[in-house]
Amino acid sequence: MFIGEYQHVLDQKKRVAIPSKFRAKFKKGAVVTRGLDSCLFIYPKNEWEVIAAKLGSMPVGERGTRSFVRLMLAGAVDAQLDSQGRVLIPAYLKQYAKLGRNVVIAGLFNRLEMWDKTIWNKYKQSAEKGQDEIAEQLGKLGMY
Amino acid sequence: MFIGEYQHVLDQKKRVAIPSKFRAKFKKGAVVTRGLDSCLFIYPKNEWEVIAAKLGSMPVGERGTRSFVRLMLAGAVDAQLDSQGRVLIPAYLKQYAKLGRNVVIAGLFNRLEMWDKTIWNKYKQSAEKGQDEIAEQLGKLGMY
DNA sequence: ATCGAAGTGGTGAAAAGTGGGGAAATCGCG
DNA sequence: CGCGATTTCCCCACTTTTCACCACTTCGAT
Repeated sequence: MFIGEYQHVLDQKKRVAIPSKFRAKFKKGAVVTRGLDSCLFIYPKNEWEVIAAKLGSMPVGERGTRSFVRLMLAGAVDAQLDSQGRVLIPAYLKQYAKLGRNVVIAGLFNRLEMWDKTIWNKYKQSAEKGQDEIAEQLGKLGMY
Repeated sequence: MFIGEYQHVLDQKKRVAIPSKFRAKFKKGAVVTRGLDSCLFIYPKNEWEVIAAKLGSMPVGERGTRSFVRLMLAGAVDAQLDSQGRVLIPAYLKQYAKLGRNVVIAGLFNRLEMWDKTIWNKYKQSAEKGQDEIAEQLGKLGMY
């Protein structure tokens, strides 16, 4: 399971290190694709298979669904980790997520998300504002 | 079950000792997450698994839910107790909870909470007075 | 006073993150 | 097609952080 927040760097050659704790899960390869809210999703290969299957079986009738499926599938790229545990981010994905030099990698259960640091901080900040709503959600989970 | 209040220290290397009474419960590891009102929650690994499973199965389609899940999962960290029974607090969580050198660890049923000592005292004080203006009070101090 | 357990501080080895060189592969354009 | 230019990929090297120990101190109980 992926959790946590990691500060990494996207270097001139567009490489980013995957947090070492998680590298084992990517032995069979990774799939990078467009995510929601200007970030990138990174799935382990086998997880991706499941997601892709679900996406493929979604009803194509609805406009919103259709564009969502296109976003995910068409943007997907296979990637291998290099010997240092890094992946290469294609130019169009870098652009999509507006990634600068400093990026944040977040663990989200079955996937990783890659954010530009500045965008991530803003996102987090606005999310933290809704404390009451958070409390409510926590209650539903039986966390207190 | 966790109860009681303990005074500990967050050292330069960002380590905090877990009260020794509780260490047995954390043999399989601990998970530290963002809590409410600038504190951190610390769950035994197995308690966390339950929560994480729920979080992981929440719909990503909804905007509010998405940000909530991101906050909780990305804010969480796996931690192992070192041989002295201490956990390492990542920089971003330290910052989130505004932890200084002196921290308070409080037992709350199925989890521990970690507070900055000063904030904890303020919180308790105003809670005892029955004033529900805690947020405002802390806000004045820039502690929210 | 002594012993043991708990809390705190510090050191050194190992691992993680980052940068860069150069070969191989790919692309673009005449 | 051919050739140069760019990108991708595989190493190697440097720096910083992390982690596993060891050591000291305090405090309470015997």
